[in-house]
Amino acid sequence: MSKENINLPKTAFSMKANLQTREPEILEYWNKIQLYKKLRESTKGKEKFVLHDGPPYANGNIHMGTALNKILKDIIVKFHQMHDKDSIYVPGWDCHGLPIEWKIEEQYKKNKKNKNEIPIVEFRKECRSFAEKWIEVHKTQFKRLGVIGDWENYYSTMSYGAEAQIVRELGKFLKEGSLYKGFKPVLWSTVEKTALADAEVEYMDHKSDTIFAAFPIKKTNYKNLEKCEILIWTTTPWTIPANKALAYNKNLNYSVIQIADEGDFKDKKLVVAEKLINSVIKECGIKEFKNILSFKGEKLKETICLHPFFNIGYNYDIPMLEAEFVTTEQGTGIVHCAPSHGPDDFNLCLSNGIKAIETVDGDGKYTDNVALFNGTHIFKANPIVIEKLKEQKKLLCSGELIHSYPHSWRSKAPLVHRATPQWFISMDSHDLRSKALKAIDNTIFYPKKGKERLKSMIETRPDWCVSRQRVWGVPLPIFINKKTNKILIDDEVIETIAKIYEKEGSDCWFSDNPQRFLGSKYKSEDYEKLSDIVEVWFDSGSTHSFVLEKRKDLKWPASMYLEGSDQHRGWFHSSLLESCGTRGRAPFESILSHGFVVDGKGLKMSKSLGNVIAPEDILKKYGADILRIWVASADYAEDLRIDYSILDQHAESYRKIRNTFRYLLGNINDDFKKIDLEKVNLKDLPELEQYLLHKIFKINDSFENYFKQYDFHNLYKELLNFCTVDLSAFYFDIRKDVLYCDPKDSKKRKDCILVLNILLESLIKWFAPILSFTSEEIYRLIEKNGKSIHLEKFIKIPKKFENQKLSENWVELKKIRDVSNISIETQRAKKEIGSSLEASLTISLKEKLFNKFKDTDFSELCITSSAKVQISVDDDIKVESEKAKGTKCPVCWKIKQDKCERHFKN
RNA sequence: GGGCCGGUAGCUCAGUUGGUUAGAGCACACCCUUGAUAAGGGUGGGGUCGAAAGUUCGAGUCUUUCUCGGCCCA
Repeated sequence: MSKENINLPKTAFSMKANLQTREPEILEYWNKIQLYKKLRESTKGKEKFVLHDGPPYANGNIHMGTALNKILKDIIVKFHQMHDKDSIYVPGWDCHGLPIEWKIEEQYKKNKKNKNEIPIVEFRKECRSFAEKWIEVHKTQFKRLGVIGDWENYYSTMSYGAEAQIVRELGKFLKEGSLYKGFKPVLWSTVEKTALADAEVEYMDHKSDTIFAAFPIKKTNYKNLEKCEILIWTTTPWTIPANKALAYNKNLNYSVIQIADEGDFKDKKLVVAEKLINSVIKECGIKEFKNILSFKGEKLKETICLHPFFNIGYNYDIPMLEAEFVTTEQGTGIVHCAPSHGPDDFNLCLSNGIKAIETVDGDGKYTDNVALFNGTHIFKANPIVIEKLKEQKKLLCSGELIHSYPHSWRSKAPLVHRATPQWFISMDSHDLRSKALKAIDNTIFYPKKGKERLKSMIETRPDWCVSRQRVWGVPLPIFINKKTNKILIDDEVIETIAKIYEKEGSDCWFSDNPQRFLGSKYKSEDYEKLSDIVEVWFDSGSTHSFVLEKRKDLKWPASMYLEGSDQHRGWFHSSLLESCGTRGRAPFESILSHGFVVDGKGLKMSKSLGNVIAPEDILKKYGADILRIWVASADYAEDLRIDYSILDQHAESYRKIRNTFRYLLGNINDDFKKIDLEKVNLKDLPELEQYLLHKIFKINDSFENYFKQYDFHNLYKELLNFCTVDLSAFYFDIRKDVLYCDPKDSKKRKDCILVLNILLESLIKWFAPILSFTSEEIYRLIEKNGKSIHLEKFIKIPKKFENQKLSENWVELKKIRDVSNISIETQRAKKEIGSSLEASLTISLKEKLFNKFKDTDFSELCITSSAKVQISVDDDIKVESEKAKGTKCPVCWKIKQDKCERHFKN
């Protein structure tokens, strides 16, 4: 008897995946059949699922974070598509903003061009083509990951349509009155007369004047502090005229010290943090003092002070405010606050209702808002301030300090924080905050903890500053009446601007006659045209309006926004605010946020640590499907670890899955027959087959539940375990005998083939959203009409497949099988037997079990040559194995005393 | 420095409202097989649950502190 007489598996599906070369071929196939277009046609009119793409910045190659994000999106989009939804994915890009401006400036520097000599419009054109270039690069890289979407009709924040719509959105805030002009400190160079971005700042040593100055207490809830003075320390004496508040820390301990030295401060009582008394005494050379009181910082609550210059025109209240940023590292433990000259000061004052005003002009001179000092340059003001403090007997001492200080990277001049006119969207004037909080409550979050995170940010955030003094962005469409200083609010003007942008983009704002935008109603000479641009978060926060609302194939609000957890502060946040401000609700029904990609030890990837892995490296070494497994198998609610050992592990799992498919395909000889599940006559099948169908039903059930919760790592684990435990090590192993050694027309073999066909269809569909390439590779082999697997729907498993009672029987049978295996293993260790087919079993079962399974063929179940079942008195299950006696059948390899009745009947 | 989140076998993950010797798959070791063969099967060894203290009859599961890591803010 030779191998020709048995049915060995045969398939064109190779064991070696070779994904690196196979995947690009599949991409070509998708391209050829216009898969995305076909998908849309296939579910036209069905309920829509719209995952609205958060636009990545069009700059630089993609990294693991972007790859994770896109793959996760793609998996979800594909799941919904196979769940018979019209699941639409339109990718987009964020294009405006500083990083691109920077790249262009860098190029200028290389070519020795001066940015200031280049017309704005030309500069912006270069920014635009830079972004266009990177969009193309990203597109190719994202497609290579297997991401299916409307790549031809992507959206971008710099498209003319987007720029026009952003203007309309701003118009809504303008009209409502929540967009207002305010002042906010930015790092400013008085030499270049311009604001600088963080990245343009260099820190260098700088010599500053320092002063200890006293603020008399005017009103206090703590009697002991009456007639005391608050001592502050600062390295910028010139900001004293702009002082509006003092900050303390309620958790610190403070003291009142009384000076005994002769001079302006003799017998004065000063409030200082307890820990800093010694350093103050030392620095000011105080010889004699008494520590007369110690108290908790919280006693300073609601204290009101006087300005040191209260006698010379500064007669306003200086409230003391509680702030955590106050420390005892340096100074006095009380910080002087000038909201126009420091971000901390600004935020603290703003949240206490004290707004910043313009105290210093662009040249560095005090404005008319500052009494006594108007017209004086701030860099010349320190000696004058010190002099005045002395005059008012409020200067304890002064000195100098060399410390690290921000400077302009170009002129090397020291910078200052200066309150500049900016445009804000109010959080409270039109209830934006409460609208947003309500919208969060009506949103589903995956994972749930995202809700609190976003909520706490919205609860505490200050007004939204939407203006930037830059050029690569959408210009703020604002005109100000020169005479009345009022903002021009007119829908017609906004619409005129939008219409123009729709045709030619927003460059013309900088080059054309303003009259063009004003129309005939207003005269351009009466108005000042703003040259600020809109901050990019407003751009991306508006995507819902120019993508979801404008495109007929989409819907508003989106079904889902899906981004990294940093976007609670970013895109989730800005989209929520923009939409709540203009439409009163969130632009999304649900938010899914994922963690960050970190290395195998949980550390963030960085060049200096050398632990960076690029998607490109993974594609080269493993292929996209392995990367997709990595995404599916990780718990995205936490940070996601990746290194080569983790990828190796997933590559191993992939091989297991691949070989599962190979076994299925081999035994049906690549001749897949779609089974009508409703017509399957369960009772006609062997119990093992019935049990497998029950398993398929159960897996499918939990598959659906996991999918609905977007719980992919448990879903994937379930599928993988099914392949290894239930199929490879159990069903496949047992049924090899029937498949190989029974005649092709035997009923038992046919029943098995039936189940294999059902298994193949179930598995390929379950895996398709994750293993997009491999499932397609298989489908091209078995689907005769050339239809893509991604056009298919999930399989519906009939309820009748469920058989709980039978399943419980199999739990017990598997137990018996386990005990048998242990018994066989003992014999194997003794070198009595090798293959399990060399064993003969004697299985003893307690009466109840015996009665249940006395007719079960345990030799089939345990893959042995024979097995007899008997009643046991003591043990529940006991198995003894010995070497089977007889000769080996050359066909089925079972050892029989007589001739194998299956293969040698005569 | 502050806010939030997290730390269960080498790896990826399960561990219901606190309750019997903490689970799975992979990896590993040993063995078998050579008719899924750069495959397949069997058996087995690995955690005391980041650390400490506390609440409790009883804690991976509750509280506090510490530590390590991540995101955001300063």
